[in-house]
Amino acid sequence: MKKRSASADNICAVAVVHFSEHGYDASSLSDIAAQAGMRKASLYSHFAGKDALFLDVFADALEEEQAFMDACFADEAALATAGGQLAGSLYCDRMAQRYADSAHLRFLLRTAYLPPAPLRVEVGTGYEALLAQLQRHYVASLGRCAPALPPQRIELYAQAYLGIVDSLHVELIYAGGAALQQRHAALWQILSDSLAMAAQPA
Amino acid sequence: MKKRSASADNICAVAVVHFSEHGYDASSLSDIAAQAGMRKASLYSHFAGKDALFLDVFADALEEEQAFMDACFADEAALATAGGQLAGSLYCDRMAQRYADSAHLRFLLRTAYLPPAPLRVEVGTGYEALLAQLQRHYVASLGRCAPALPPQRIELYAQAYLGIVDSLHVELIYAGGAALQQRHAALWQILSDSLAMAAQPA
Amino acid sequence: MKKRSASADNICAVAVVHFSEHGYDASSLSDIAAQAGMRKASLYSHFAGKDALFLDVFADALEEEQAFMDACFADEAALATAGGQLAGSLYCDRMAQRYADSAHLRFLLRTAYLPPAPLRVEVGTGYEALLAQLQRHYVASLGRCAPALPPQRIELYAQAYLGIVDSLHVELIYAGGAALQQRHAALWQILSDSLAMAAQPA
Amino acid sequence: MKKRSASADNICAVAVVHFSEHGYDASSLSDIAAQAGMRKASLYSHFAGKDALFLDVFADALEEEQAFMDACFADEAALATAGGQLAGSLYCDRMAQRYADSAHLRFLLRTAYLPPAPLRVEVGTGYEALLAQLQRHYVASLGRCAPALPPQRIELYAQAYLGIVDSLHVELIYAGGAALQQRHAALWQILSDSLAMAAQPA
DNA sequence: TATGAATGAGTTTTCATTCAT
DNA sequence: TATGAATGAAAACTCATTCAT
Repeated sequence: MKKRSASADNICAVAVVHFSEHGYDASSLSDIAAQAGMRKASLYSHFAGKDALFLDVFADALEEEQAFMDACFADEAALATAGGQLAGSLYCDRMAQRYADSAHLRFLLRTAYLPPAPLRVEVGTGYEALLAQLQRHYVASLGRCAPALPPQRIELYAQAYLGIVDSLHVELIYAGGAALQQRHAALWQILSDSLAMAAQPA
Repeated sequence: MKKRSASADNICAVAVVHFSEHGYDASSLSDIAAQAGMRKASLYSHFAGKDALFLDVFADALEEEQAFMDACFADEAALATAGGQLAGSLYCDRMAQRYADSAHLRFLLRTAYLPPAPLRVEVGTGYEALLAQLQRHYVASLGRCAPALPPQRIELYAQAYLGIVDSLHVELIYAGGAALQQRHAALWQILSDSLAMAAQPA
Repeated sequence: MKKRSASADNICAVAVVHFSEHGYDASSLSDIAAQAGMRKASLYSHFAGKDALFLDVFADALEEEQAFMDACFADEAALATAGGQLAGSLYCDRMAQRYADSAHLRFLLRTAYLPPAPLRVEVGTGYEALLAQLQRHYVASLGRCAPALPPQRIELYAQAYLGIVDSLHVELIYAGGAALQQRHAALWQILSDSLAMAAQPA
Repeated sequence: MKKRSASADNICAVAVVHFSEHGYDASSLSDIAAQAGMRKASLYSHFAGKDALFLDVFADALEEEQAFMDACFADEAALATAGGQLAGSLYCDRMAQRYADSAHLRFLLRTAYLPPAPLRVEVGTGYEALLAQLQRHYVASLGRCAPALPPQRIELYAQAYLGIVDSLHVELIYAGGAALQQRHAALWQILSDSLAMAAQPA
């Protein structure tokens, strides 16, 4: 998966921070190179150009955040012996910390919502795959937590869950998570209310 | 409110489209000027610089979208004689069409989530005011639709509503509204489920 | 014909020398700007880019050298009262001096023979028009000097004349005219021998 | 003569095509290396630098085209038993095909007329030697075909012949040989007319 | 012999801004 | 109010060359 040189990895590590903070257009290769401890021209020994670097960073971000997502749902499945847990909750619970820790996540959200025009297609394709994976995870988890739900309702809750995730993302992007707790609690409340209601169709 | 000349208004009308499509960094004053039928230097007869133009456009967008929001909630209040309506639904219902019609809304969402670094403060302040107004509208409407709710719950639903609005915004920004209907339905469903549950504390 | 500003004219005057000495690829806009008394970026107030500047200079060269050519043949026609003159001789006689005097001619020959790859078509089209005009001039002059020649022979001498002109051009380009006199004399001798022979078919 | 390694020969073979098509300035060592199946840096294991490579290719071209020239005149001498042939005709007859076949000839003509500025002297010296050899060949052949010509006239025809050769070269360079036949026929006609006239001084 | 990495100098081009007119 | 001209700064990128491996 990672056949890059140490220098290239270092460049990517620097670049993901730059891109996540300034975006594609406002990031300069000079700055990235300087921060990576080399001259601007040296970048071209490792990447064909700005786009190629950006797409490499994007691929890294997809891989890393997919791994994080997978780990969250794996942990959730493992911890669910007690069973009281709500489907998808662990991923949401860890999101704020993850956002603070991972430049890849910060980069990914910024890039997915407002991709640089020339790379719109590649970015869209990649991010959609991540969302599809999230949806699969949630459906699987929901099937475990609430086995009695009809397929139609499962689909509905999956849509709602993805919507809630996006909503939390926005809070992170916009306010850096200042009011994340409240929004998280509120959305989670209405989701669990609805699930509780669906569980007892009496 | 509008003390600008006709030329300045025209420039703003062109600029809002440019900024909404390319963002601050990738928009060039040359292009804006050309599309406004003048030379780049002439812009400086109307605006102090790129930032000033951007902030003027931003103020326009706030004003326009606040007016739209006010109208939605006014209409909702007027139509609510029957009473079946859920609080804040009209605003959400009209959102997709508004996004298609109003470059100001497209500009506003892009700018609010990922503002140009030097203008982060101004943008944040302005957009938060808009959100606060939205929250007030919703609380008022909810108070009318469900007068029995305790204040704590009202606050919770307000948070959830704002979160839902952001989630729909993301769909519009990200996918242009392709899957907006499903997300809208799903989130609205869990919200109304929760409200229904809260209404009958039996 | 010349709607350019004084600065633009000056830039072209500088550029034609640069291009004629170093060719398209080895000419730098920095150098041209410096020699024109301005900064590099200022060139773009006058020309859309390197190609546009080059094509403007090329158009100038075509115009100037066509005018020179026209003048030569006009003078020849005027001086031909005595009649001893050979068709097209004045243009060839003046060529060496012209090459020394006119950067446009030096530019033109270099460009016509080895145009920059991206502009091959434009250059080819323009230069062919100049050659066609030269051919017309020569045919007209030959018709005056040797009215009895059959059309087939006129065509043949026109081809030979153009070939001789190119041969002299090569001498100018290659050696700067060092051995021009000898070549000129030799080619002119065989041309006049052939014409003399054709004149007396006895 | 050829003390180069197989790799170096391969590089030269690639380079001569590049240089003949794009010229010195617009040829990049990267491209040449890639087309030779190696990396740019590897070229420096074979050549001291771009100039050295260019001069090596130039030496190749001189050698090859001199051999071709020698062969043409040797064949002409061998075939001339009948005697009707005009001096130097075989070389001219074969020129178009040679130009199509030999990248070395295409390279040589381009380089001889417009050499890269830093190598002007070396190129000039080498090419002049080739021309001198051509002149010797022609003089020898002319002495065989027309033994009665006075030395003065021989010199004149030699100049004319070199001039005609250059003129055909220009046609090849400029138009790729499109109208070569006509020019060839025309110049050859006036040359043979003049020779015929000189042969019968009656 | 071959190469990955690095680099200084250079390229064309774009941009926001200023200023005299 | 509008603009042509100019410009400093910066952009992405290319190139020939060097060097350790």
